[in-house]
Amino acid sequence: MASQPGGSPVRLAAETWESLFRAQVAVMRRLQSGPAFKALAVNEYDVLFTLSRCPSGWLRLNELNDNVLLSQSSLSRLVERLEKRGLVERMPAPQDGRGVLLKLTDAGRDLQKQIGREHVRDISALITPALTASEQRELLRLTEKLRGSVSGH
Amino acid sequence: MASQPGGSPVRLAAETWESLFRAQVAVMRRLQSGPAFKALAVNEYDVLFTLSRCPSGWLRLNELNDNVLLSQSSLSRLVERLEKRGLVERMPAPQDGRGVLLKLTDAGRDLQKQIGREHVRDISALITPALTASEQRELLRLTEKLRGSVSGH
DNA sequence: CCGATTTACATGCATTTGCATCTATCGGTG
DNA sequence: CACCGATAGATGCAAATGCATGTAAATCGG
Repeated sequence: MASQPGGSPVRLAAETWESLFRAQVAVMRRLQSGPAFKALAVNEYDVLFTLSRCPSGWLRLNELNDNVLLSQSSLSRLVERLEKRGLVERMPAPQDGRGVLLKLTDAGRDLQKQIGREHVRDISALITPALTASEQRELLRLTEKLRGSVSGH
Repeated sequence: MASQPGGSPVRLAAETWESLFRAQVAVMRRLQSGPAFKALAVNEYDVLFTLSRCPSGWLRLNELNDNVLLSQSSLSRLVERLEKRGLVERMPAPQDGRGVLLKLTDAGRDLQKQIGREHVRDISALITPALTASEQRELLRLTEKLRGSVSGH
């Protein structure tokens, strides 16, 4: 069975990651050059998006930080900027005097929705011609499994 | 057969991308916090790595830029730093007076190999427990297909 | 062959990022 | 309760990044 990509498991893993990473770069490059991200950087949009998906509406800063590829201090400042622009609202965490809770303002929710609609169209325009629906489902399954394994410690 | 993730093709594409992106973030976060990237930022290593994979040894700056998620000006300065550290060498492109060719120095090649070895171990430690070999091959195939479709215009 | 447009890369400058560190709170222990 | 280490988040500061623009060389149209 000697697979195509390198005989060793280590090499296979490395090539898999390399390919995943390059695909992400290629897609992201296209997405962030689109008009959807004129108003907001990708990382900033990502924060609004994550907040919009949060059931309670409120999210802790440190939980947010798990989703985003940013240092804690950079996220702290990014949120500060979003607050200055009136897109998010801060609140001291009720149970934990150290913590900060975040929530979208109405303006933030509107902007997220607006950018989100355009963003989703851009994504679809890139992904749909590239992979069949069943390939997309498989890619979704594999990346979810990978993420679960990696971040679930 | 109304698939699991959202009925619409647009929604499936969006969820697939979201999952791919989050998986990339989760893995990258782990990788870049490891000791392998004490000496060199990930983007800097990536440039050395790409150069090390180049058959002729020499690579144009603009070709490099396709692989990396960096603006042209940032890459220009990143390369400038690498040159100052003696890791890469520049040369005016022979056929094109505007172009610049890049090559690893011996020191650059050594450093890439050293970091690369550690990096590959880290990758394997994350990927191998997460996905079976055949899942990795499938993920490799799908991401290659995606990348080909997206960057091949 | 000449002027106009495009491409490749560099650079000035403002913004963003990360590291190290600081403050404040939380949790556990004696 | 008083202490000590760990955790959440903010901040000073240097470094990295991106945007707009500059320069030079290639390419195109007539």
